[in-house]
Amino acid sequence: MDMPLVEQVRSFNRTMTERVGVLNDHFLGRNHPLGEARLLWEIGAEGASVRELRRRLSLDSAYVSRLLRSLEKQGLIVVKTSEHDGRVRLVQLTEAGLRERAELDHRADAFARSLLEPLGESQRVKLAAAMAQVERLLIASMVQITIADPTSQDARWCIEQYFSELGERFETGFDPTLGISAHPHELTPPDGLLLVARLREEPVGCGALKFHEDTVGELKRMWVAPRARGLGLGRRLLLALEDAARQAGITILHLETNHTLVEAIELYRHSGYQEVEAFNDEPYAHHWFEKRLTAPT
Amino acid sequence: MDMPLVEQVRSFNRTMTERVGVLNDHFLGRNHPLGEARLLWEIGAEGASVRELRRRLSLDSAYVSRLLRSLEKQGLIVVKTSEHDGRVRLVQLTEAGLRERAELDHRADAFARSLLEPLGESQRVKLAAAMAQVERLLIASMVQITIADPTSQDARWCIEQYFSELGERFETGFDPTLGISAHPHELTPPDGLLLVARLREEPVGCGALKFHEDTVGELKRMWVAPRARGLGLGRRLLLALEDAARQAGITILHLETNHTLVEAIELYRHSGYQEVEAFNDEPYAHHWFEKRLTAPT
DNA sequence: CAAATTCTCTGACTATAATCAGAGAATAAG
DNA sequence: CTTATTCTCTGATTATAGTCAGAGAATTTG
Repeated sequence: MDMPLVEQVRSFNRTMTERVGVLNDHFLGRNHPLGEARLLWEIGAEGASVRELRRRLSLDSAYVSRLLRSLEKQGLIVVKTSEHDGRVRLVQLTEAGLRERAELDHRADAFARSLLEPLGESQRVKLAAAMAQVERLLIASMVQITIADPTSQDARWCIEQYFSELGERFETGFDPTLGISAHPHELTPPDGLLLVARLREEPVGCGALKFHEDTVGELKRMWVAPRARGLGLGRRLLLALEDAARQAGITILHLETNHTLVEAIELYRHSGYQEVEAFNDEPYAHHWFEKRLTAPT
Repeated sequence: MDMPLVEQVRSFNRTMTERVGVLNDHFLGRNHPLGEARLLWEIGAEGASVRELRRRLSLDSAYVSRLLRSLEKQGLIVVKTSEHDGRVRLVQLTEAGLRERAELDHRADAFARSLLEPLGESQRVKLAAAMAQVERLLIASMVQITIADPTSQDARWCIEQYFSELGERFETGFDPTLGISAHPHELTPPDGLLLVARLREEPVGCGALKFHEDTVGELKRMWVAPRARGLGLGRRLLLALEDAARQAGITILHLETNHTLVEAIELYRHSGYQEVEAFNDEPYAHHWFEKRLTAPT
C-alpha cells in the first residue's frame, strides 16, 4: 500500500479528531452529557425498545438502564412494557423530550452551517462533494466479507432478497425451484461456499460458489443490497469468490445470468469473463460466462 | 445556504463520529488513557515545555500536571526546570517513552492501512484525494478574520512577514520607508483598519484599508502566509475588506501593486478591479487598480 | 413443563477527565 | 525594589462513562 496514501489518511484522521471533538462538545453543549444526548437522539420520534438502543449504540445494559432512568427523571421520556413481550421495555419521547431532541437537531444544523458559512459558494459545493466521496468510500471499507453457513439467518435473508429481486426484474417472474439447484449443502465446504458481506453487522450482499468436477466452479447467488450499491461491493465479492475458488484448486469458473441483470453482466465483462455457449439449461439464463483462473499467488 | 449541503455535512459528521470513535479506541487501546496518549504524542521527540503542552492541547494546568506525574511514574518522561526561566518546566521522552510513542505511531498507521486495505487501488486513490480536499476546505473554514490593532503582536508579525516576502520577491529588494505610508494610526479606525486572519489562533494573513477623502479607500498590506495559500483566503480577505469599506461609506477602492505579485494581480482582476492610470508615485508599483463598490446591502 | 435463554434492572465499583482554589517560586514591570 | 504576573504544582472535589455480578420476570426451547 502506497505510503503517501497512508499519510493522507492519518492526516485526515488528525484533522477530523480535532473537528469532531468540537462537534461533540457543541452537540452536547446543551444540558446533557454526551451519553444522554446520543440516547435521546437514538430513541427518535417513533420511540424504540431498550434492546434496540443497546444494540444500536453498543452500550452495556446497565449503563443504558441508568441513562434511561436519568432521562425519565427529567421528564424527557416514558418507558412502558411491550404488549407483545413482557420482557421488552419500550421507550418514547415525551413532549419535552421531543423539544429537546429538536434542539439537538437545530444545534447539529447550526454547526454544519458554521462549517460552510466562511466558504464561498464554489468551495461549499466542492466540500459537500468531497465529503460525500469520503463517506461513501469509508462506508465501503467498513463492509466485511466472510464465509457464512447458507442456513444461517443472514444468509437466508440475503438469498430471499435475491430471489425477490429476481422475481421483480425477470419478465417471467422467478421460481427458485425451476432453476439450477444451489441447496445449502451444495454451498457448504467442501462442495461449495457462501460469502456474506456485512455492513455494521447487517447483511448487505452475498455470493456463492459450487464446486463441480475437479477444476470447474460455478458462481451463484451474486447479490448486493440496493442500499449498498455503488460501493464497489459487487467487484469485491467477485474477487473474494475467485480467491476462494483458486484456493480450492478451481481453474475455470462458470456462471449464467439473465439479460435483465445489466449491472452484473457489465461487472462480469469487466472482470475478465468471456461469454460462451450455453453450458447448461438454466431456464432463466440468457448469457453464459466463463473465466480461466490463474494459479493462487 | 443550500439545505442539501447542510444535510451532507451532517451526514458526514455522523459517519466521522462513528469512525473517529473507533480510531480513538484503537489509538488508545494500548495501556494509556486517551489523555496520556495525546500528551505523549504531543511531547514529541524533541520535548516541549509544560506551558506549550497546555496551550496546544488546551488543557487545564492542574490536569496536565497530573498527567505528567503519571507518565513520569511510568518512566516514560523526565521533567526538568528550564535554564532560561526557572518557572518553566521542560518535558522530554525517555527511551521507554520514545518506544511507547513509536508504538502509538505504528497503531495509527495500522489503522489507516485498515481503512484502505479493503478497497481497490482506484478507490484508494480517490479516497485519499477526497480526504485531502475535505481537509483543505475544513481548514479553510477554520480561518477566522477579525479586526486587529496594527500595533498588536500578531499584526506586527504579519506585516513583518509581508515585508520580508516583498524583499525577496522584488528585483530591487524592499524598503518600507520608501513606499506610500501605512502607519499604525492610519490603519486604525476611524482612519483605516487592519484585518488579521488566524488559523487555530495563529496569524496566517492580513489586509488593510486606508480611508482617504470622503469616499475613496486604499487597499494595503494584503498578505497570506505560504502555509495558508490555496485555501481561498486572499479572496476572503479581499471580500471582508470591501465589506468594511462599504460600511465606512467608501465607494471607490484603490490599490497599487508590483508586477512580481502575480497571484495578487490575478485575484484583483478576477474580483472586479480595473487597471487604471497611476494615481500615486509609489516607487515599487507597476500596476494601479480601482474598483467601484456598490452600496452596502 | 422443566430448563435454558432473554430482557431489564439494581447494587457495587472503577477509571477517566476534568475543575477550582490556592500556594510557592521565579520573573517581569513600574 | 516593591508589586504584579507567570508558571507549575498539590489538595479537594466532581461529573461522566463504563464494567461486572447477579436477581427477577417473561419467554422460548427441548
